[in-house]
Amino acid sequence: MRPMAEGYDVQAIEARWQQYWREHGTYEVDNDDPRPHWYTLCMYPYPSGAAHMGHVRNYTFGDLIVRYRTMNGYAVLSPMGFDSFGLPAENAAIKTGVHPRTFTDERIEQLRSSIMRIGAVYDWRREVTSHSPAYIRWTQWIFLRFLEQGLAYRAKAPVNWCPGCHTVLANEQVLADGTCERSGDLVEKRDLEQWFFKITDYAQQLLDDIDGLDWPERVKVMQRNWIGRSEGAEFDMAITDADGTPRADGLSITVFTTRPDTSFGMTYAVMAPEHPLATAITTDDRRADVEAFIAHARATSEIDRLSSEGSLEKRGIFTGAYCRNPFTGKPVPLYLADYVLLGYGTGAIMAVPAEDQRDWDFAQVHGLPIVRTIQPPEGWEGEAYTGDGVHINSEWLDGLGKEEAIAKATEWLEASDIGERKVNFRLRDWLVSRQRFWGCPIPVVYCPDDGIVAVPDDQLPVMAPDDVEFTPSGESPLRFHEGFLNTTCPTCGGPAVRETDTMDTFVDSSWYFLRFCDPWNETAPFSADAAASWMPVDQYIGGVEHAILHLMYARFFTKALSDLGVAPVDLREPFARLFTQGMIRLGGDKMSKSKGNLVAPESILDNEGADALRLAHLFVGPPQDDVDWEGVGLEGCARFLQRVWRLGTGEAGVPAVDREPTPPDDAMEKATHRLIARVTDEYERWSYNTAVAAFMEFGNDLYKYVQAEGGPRRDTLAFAVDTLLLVMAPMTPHITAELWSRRHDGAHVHEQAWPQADPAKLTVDTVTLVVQVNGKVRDRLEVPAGIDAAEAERLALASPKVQAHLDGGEPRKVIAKPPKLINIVV
RNA sequence: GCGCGAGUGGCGGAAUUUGGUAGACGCGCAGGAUUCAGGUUCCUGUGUCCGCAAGGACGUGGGGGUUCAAGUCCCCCCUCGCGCACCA
Repeated sequence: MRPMAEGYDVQAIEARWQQYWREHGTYEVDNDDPRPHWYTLCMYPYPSGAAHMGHVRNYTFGDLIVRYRTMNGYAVLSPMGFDSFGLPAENAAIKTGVHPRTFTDERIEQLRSSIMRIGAVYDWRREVTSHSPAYIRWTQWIFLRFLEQGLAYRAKAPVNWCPGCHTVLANEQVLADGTCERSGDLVEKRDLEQWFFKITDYAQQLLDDIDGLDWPERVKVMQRNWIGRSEGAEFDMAITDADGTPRADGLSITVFTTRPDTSFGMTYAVMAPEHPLATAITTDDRRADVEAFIAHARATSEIDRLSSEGSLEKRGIFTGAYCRNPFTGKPVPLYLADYVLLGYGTGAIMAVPAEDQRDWDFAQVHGLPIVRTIQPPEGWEGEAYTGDGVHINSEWLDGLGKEEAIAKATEWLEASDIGERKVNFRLRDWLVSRQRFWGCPIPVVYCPDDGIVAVPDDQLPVMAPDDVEFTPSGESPLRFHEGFLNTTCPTCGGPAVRETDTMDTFVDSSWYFLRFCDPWNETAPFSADAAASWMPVDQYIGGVEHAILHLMYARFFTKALSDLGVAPVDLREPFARLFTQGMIRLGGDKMSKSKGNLVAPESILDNEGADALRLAHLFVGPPQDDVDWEGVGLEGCARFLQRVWRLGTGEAGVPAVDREPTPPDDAMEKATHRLIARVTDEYERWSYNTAVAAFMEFGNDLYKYVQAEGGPRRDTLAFAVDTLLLVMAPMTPHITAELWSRRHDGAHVHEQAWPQADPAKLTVDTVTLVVQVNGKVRDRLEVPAGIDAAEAERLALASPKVQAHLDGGEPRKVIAKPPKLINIVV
């Protein structure tokens, strides 16, 4: 497309200003900058090559804030980096033999240059990449501090093993249907020694501190649900035989319940099939069946477990054992069933079919008794009743309501030394081991004599070797690299073997925002002072897909590093304000590589240019909503910029003249002040789509003004055009920089102060009085803004249109809200 | 099933903060001017229905209600999207 406005050479202008911002370090900022500090951050991207529309949208918002805050007098920290470890680079290496570093570095360059092409500005001096030796060094250093504090530990655990990726997955990386989120393979359970971070130590704090965050409510809800706090009680039950005689082996099980008040209604108990005591408690006559059941459960994937609703009897089995209900003193049968999960609570439950629907269903199928302990309301036709009500069949709890009974039952358990009050969290410890090459190596060695030994700080970073071969087996080449594997024990000097696991890439992204504050530091990951001068991030921007994992882990790291004295003591949260942008769709479908419906920003950048692309993203809809690229008004945005160009260069309309202000000049001036007030408000509210509408509206008014007979007044026009350029500068930086520079002897628009509206100029002289009869609009009158109710009523009643509707009658009532509205009730 | 969000012209959306002109702005479409022509640019029109017009009726997913006045508040229902989903 050729430039349609004289001299508006989009490509040349955009390239020129991007170069200018880089060469002048316009958006580089030092930690001791005297202006008030503001930290804006877009989630650092995984380098997947040239930017896609999601990136463009994200960085358009971020860049706009950087420029807007800067014009408002802040020192704005706006860094950029790359989340450069991860599986795709390794998979590519297996396929093509290219080293993951080469592959990754190439893609970083592609992404960096396309980010620059959209005109987004950063303090590139501070760039952080996860795979750089300096970053690896400090990630490992943090790991070792966690290890010292017991926040990192090694444990054997049933882990999610993806046969396709040959690696262990975090629970979060397994989809609800039991498949791997990346390869789609069915995930298996395997017991392996793994590294964990003890995020559960912070469960309560992570939950409590959500309240103080200025985050989208739905993200806060998702985090609360993920932590999943529930209050209840835990108690022991002795294993017995059918008549309640304790067994010779003295075994007992512990159950967790949120409803200890319903204990008198316990008619059986259930353990998870994988429960460690499952075989021990099973009686000999049931052993063969039970072991077959356990084997089947272990071999069955989550997906099958979840989809086996129809065959409930196959999902549980009687063990032959009983356990004594401490409340009644009577034995109840003990089952194994896959609806009880080993990973939650104690992996065993008391079953109360009358007050729990799952227990009800199971009891029905297995012919187990049901005893109500809460009187359901009158006319109750449902099955299990989980609401409040009066306790029955519960001896000393009879007559009490739910809450009272829970309290009394819990007190009794504690007083009798049978159980205790217990808070359970759904949140699990974070499994950070990955059996991959392209990640941050875990800096420990295994010594036959000294066990697990930390690599000393002065030997960091532990770097993976370059001379490795990637095999299609998918296994980490580190496991076969003798030079890497064999080392000496830092404690005894004897031979030792290195850990070959690397860390989950979420570890890297859990502290990069802190490194940005002090990226040159060679004695610490960052100084507490540097972090204190910027943190917490004032505005964090990213996709809602990170609502749980990344944001939870980053919060955990911040708290842990604060407790370790690495981060400032009072820094308890990393991101004060979070904005999550919507997804980009195309014709209703999610726009994604896998759907093959990507619209590449490239061709738009080559034609309409970055300013038009940015403007289109901002105009298409509210930032937090999903947007459909089909509805994007790219044409209209490009057209509007052409109009702005003509206004800015004086091509539009008739030549300006010098004169005393006329009423149209005054109106234009007032409209300019209103523009400032409106757009400022809309920037603060993230209402960018309406801000763009305001520009366009103003542009239309301005066009009419310059084309009017007699021409525009020079000063009025200059003020109007300059103001438009200023308020557009954060959104469309290139065209506004170019025009400002031409109009003001090379001055830079982004170094101007944000314009202020004069309150005196925001008033209007006349307003439209809407005249309604019985609530329906019948006339509109131009009236003085200061009109009173009596005068408004007089004018309204004088209106011929109103008279026609009154039909000679008298109004019964007149509601006057001068100067905007009057309603005549007949 | 539970939780959150949303339903407004042919389309994206505005007005939802304070109940007070529904449809800003843009796309698309139609007509006109400029042009050899296409493109560009400029102007005008554009919710639906009746009407030559003036004007009128209807209209914010559906139904009810409050009010002088409801897209906005209250009750019931429907649809779509997202998240969680055997958590005891």
